[in-house]
Amino acid sequence: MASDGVRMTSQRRLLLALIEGARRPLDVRALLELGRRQGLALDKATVYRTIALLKEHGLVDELDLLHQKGAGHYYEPIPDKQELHLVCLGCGRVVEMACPHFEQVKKEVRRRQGFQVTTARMELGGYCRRCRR
Amino acid sequence: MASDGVRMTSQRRLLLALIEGARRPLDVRALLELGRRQGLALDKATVYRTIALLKEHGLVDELDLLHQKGAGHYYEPIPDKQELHLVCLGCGRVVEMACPHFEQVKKEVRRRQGFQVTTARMELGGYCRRCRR
DNA sequence: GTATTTGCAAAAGCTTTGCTGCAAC
DNA sequence: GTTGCAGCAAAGCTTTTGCAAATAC
Repeated sequence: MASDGVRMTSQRRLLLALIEGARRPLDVRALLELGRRQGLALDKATVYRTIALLKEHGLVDELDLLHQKGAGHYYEPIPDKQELHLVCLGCGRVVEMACPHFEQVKKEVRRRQGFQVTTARMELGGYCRRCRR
Repeated sequence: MASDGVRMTSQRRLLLALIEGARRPLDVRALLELGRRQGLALDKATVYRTIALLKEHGLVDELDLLHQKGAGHYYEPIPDKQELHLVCLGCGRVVEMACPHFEQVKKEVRRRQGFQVTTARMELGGYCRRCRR
């Protein structure tokens, strides 16, 4: 996986490991901080360049989580099955969940529009159990 | 609709009309240009402030169309039925389509996570009929 | 007359780019 | 040695903010 035609350096390995090891999608700020905590001095240009590379090679997914917490993006490993991202507009927590019916949706998009889906970003805003009244 | 507790001024009316009248989601740049063409000198600060207001009041939806064409956002009226946005990674065209199974997905999210969906952003990237080989 | 909105300019994110030196092969 | 990578600083975009003037009620 870490070698789908991408030449891996220590920085790239670290960044991919951080993204894959995280419990939640990470933004560039978080990646920089975590990297420094591991003793590796990362530059933001390197982080952006690495993310672009990993995206191109299908190793990470980009989200914006409805911009609940600002204008930036968040990165996570590509999951086995397409996921929904549930962003709680109350507390800001993000929950992930396998997307039911995704395969059927994809099929219908193909059938009705002749459109072949290769990537999907599905973010739902609302209120989690705790934040509902 | 234009008065769900939002005080409407001529600028707000124009912006809402532009968004509602457009065939495709518009970004801030396009709104500024269209507004000026209508003879109304708009400032970008006003556009951003108005969009924020319209979003809060549930009058417009925000998309990023997978950032195919840059870093900005796109705005469209809230549709009657939840839509999918199909972004062609070949030619950049955006097609909208009613989201099949959306109601079931919402129900399952509610059942499995206790999460109540109020807004959704669903953007699929891929290749349209023309761009497929 | 008071409250809200607008325009302008400046500032604040986030992301990209040019370039130089460094590391890998 | 050649090729590609990393660091640094600067620039580019999008978006937000402060404040004074204009507008709405």
